[in-house]
Amino acid sequence: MGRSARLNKQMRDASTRRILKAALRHFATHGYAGTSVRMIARSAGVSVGLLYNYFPTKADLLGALFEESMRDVQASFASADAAATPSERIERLVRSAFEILEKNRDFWRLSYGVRMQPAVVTGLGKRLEMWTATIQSTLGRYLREAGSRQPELDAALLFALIDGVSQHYVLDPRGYPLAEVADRIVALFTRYVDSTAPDST
Amino acid sequence: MGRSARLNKQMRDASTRRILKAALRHFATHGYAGTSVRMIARSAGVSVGLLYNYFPTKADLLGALFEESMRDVQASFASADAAATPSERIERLVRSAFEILEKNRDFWRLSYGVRMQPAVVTGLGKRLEMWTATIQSTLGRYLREAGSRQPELDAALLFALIDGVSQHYVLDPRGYPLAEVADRIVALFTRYVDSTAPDST
Amino acid sequence: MGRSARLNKQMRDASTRRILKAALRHFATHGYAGTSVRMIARSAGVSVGLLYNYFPTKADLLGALFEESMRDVQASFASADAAATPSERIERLVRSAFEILEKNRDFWRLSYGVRMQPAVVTGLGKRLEMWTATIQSTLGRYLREAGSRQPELDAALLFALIDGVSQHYVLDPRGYPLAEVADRIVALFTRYVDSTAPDST
Amino acid sequence: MGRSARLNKQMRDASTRRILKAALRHFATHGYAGTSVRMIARSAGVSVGLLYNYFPTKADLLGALFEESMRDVQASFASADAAATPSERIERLVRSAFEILEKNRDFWRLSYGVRMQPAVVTGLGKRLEMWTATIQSTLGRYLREAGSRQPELDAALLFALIDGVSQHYVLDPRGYPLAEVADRIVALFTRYVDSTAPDST
DNA sequence: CATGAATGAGCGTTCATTCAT
DNA sequence: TATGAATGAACGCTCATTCAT
Repeated sequence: MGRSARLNKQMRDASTRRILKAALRHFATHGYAGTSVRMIARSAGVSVGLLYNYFPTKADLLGALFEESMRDVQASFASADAAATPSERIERLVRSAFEILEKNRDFWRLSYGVRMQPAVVTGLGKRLEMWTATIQSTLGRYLREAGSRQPELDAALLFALIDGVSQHYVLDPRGYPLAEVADRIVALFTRYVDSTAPDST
Repeated sequence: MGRSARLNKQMRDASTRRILKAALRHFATHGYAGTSVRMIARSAGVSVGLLYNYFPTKADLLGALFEESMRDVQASFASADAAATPSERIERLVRSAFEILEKNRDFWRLSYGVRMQPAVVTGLGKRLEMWTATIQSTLGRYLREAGSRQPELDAALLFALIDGVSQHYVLDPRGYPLAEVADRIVALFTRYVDSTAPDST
Repeated sequence: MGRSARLNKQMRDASTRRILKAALRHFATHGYAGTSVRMIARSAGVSVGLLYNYFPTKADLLGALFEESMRDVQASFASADAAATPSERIERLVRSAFEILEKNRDFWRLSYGVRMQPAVVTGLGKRLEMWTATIQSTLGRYLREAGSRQPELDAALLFALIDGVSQHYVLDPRGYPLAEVADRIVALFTRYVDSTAPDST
Repeated sequence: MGRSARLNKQMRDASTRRILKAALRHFATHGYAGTSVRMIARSAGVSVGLLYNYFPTKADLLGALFEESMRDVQASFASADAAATPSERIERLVRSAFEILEKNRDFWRLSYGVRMQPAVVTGLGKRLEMWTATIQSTLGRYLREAGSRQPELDAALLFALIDGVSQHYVLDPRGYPLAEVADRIVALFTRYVDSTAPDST
């Protein structure tokens, strides 16, 4: 009857994990196009053939990595949504964005490196577009609830700010004042309620 | 310089321009890795051999494109520097950033697509780092002069904001409210003097 | 033979049959080289490992299919041999050739597709050569008995005719007048008896 | 201005010829699927890259070989068409079929090896089908003109006979009595004129 | 200055086969 | 007996780069 189903699953999972880990590391370091499937397989300590047993194409590797991380982001959103006040929702969102970023720097480096390359993003494309649209509209809703007079515009700004900071951080994390920046952003975008000048200290 | 020498130079310049134009178009559309030197040569209407006479490697093409655009940015900085008040310097800088962006969308698309890939950026790397460092410190100086109490932090924020907006715009320019965003950014970062709430309309 | 041994044999036979059936279908449809062992195993509902238990190499699958069909042909020959007159022997041979063809189109499609590729036919080669030699000499004998003045030459012609018709039929059976063709061939090659030499110069 | 156009053409033609020659040899010997592009390039004494300069895909190599040989066949047909009497037309056709066969055994071996593999023949397919249809209908016309009472059926027979003989010859030319077979076929299919119906029932 | 024929390492992918369980 | 995870050589093809002319 072959190996036990449990053992098979264990072997499969172990290999899959190592492959994904190696793929992420290389994609983040050398970019998607600059990484060969051979490099990934060698780093993961498996044969090319086995890699292709689990991921039918190189693009599927990328897809799996995105799938994984989108779950993280979705969880953050859900948690932010549960907060009591509008301001808190915004704060949680911003803070968790940077937490996710720090926790998974390699993935975000990869993500930002790949986003501009339409050929690579094909297939990923639809999901990515929906993703950013969701983020933008959620931000808009939170900001309107928090008293913003131009929630759409503010959402665009906030989103761009988070994205820009994330990229700068990911490009060269050494010495980047991520915590202070986060505080400042939170302050800037949660002060609508008490009509205080948001950028004054 | 004899007549034929001058003619030669003219031809060389014309070819160079055509090559760079074709390179930019393809790099922006298909990415750096996704563009072959052959494609560029054909689009430019020259032979591969000639292209290699002018640009010894594919990376040199990329380098030349960056060189060109850095000159643009430097010019903007110089012009901003000439403004009368600190606030005006900031305003000019922000506005010219977005002007440059609109004028040369292809380049910025390419730039953001390539920035995360160290292998590609090798050689470019040093210059790019210096570039961003200069921008950051100039922004810091302006902001300090404009009354910011945390000019370094504000510079990081402003830089990230400009970069983030630029990328979102370049990813999908249709319907992006670039002008309003610019106004808002200018307002946000030039209000230190009169202590007015920066996000009120 | 104990009960479980018999059961084992039954299972083995059932698997073997399913594997061969699947192999034939795929070989005929996609060609020998275009069919992977995996595809066959999946179609047969067995694991690759089990398939390799029964057929040590891919070529052995092909070999087994040929073996099977050679038995068919041999049976036809034996039956033809039992006929009363030379003409009847020839008629039976021709008719059964086309019966076998219609009954097992997939196999003959495969056979004609593979015949010209020595690398594929290695190992098969010797047996195939002997096979055709036997057919040719049997045909020759029948024709001599039936009164042909050049039995070897006529055998070559008859063999070529059967083979050519078979291939044309198998290439595109729709609308091929197989029955009429058979009648005509029989007529052509059984008229020696009445000593009218329709084909003599 | 680069090499002279003439020299370039010479180089290109020389390489192309060597590549096609090597391709034909290998395809005929090991089959289409069994031949790797590397093998062809090595045999031709060129690099893989150069081969792909001239033949964008492996299938194009096959296509070029077919193109070449179809021209031969078409020429034969034209020449047969010019004959004075129906019988002569048939005779010329049959004889030239076998002449072409002897002159280019490798190609015909390849052709028969490939005909049954739909995947390979894709693209070739349409042309091949038209080709055989043309042959069949031309044969039919000739036979009707020559007095056949069932020209379509006779055409099918004659075509199958030529094809069958060709394949047997090509499979193992040593000792195959091609000349005698040709004579016999000509005799069989040109006797309609004297209104002795040798094949009528 | 200008051409394009020529190179060959490397890419993503497939697949017959092996073997621990 | 039966499984499917694992291997790695080979495939078709691409492409940055060189060089004789």
